[in-house]
Amino acid sequence: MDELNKVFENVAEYFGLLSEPTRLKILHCLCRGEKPVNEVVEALGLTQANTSRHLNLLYRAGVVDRRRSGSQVFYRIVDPNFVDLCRTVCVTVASRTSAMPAGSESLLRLENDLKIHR
Amino acid sequence: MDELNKVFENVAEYFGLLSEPTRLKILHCLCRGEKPVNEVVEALGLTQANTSRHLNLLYRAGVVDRRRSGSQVFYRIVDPNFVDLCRTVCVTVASRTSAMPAGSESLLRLENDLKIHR
DNA sequence: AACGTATATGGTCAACTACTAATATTTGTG
DNA sequence: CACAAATATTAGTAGTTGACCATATACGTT
Repeated sequence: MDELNKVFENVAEYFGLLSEPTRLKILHCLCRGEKPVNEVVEALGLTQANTSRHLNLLYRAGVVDRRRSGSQVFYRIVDPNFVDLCRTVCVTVASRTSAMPAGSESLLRLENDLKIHR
Repeated sequence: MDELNKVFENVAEYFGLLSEPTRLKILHCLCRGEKPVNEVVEALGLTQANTSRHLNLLYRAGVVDRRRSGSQVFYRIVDPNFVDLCRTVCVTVASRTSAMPAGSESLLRLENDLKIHR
């Protein structure tokens, strides 16, 4: 029964990957396709070090994959469940913020981005 | 575009609720139906204070609801997306730990529990 | 080899959070 | 009302982590 504990830890760890706004932004940035680190950096206005750390974290967790091309490294989303997860949560969050038309508008945009990459 | 930031924060906050093994255990414990706090406490071997804190957190977030009956308070899962989320992540995690038959066994059990409550 | 660009990493600090112990609040019972 | 049981809350502590700065590594160009 100790294995069930391990399972909960693994699942929690996975959810933890998605529990940071910065990482979600990075993943959203990669939804349309693979991008080199510097593009993510300037697109989101993050520091290079910070972006690299998050991307490495997501890479080691198997959410994204990477390939080297010259001096740059391209990252892309490979986790097949990521899109579903985000859509589900987005809908949930949207339904709670339904009082705010502006918020749900952004959500729909986000959802479309996610669908495109499917 | 600042609203999109808010969206990411909300989504991250939601995922954060599911990024703690203890909370996942509590939610798993509530999958079969509503339970009073003390049952959750002794079923999981947690302290009363800790359990109460987590349950309150989940309540304020709208994941669970509660009703008072006498001196006890019964909690139950109300978030319609919680089951889907957990199943998706469980499958993901299971596919990565597929080398371990014991782990996936526990996962299937967890999955069944989740399905029952649907 | 030397230099510039792109990416990764080490060290440090601040913010956050889960846990525990102690206490408060609510409810039921005598 | 006094007491016990169930739940909630408060304060303090330890562990975790995200961000920043500086630096290291990798690659390409001259």
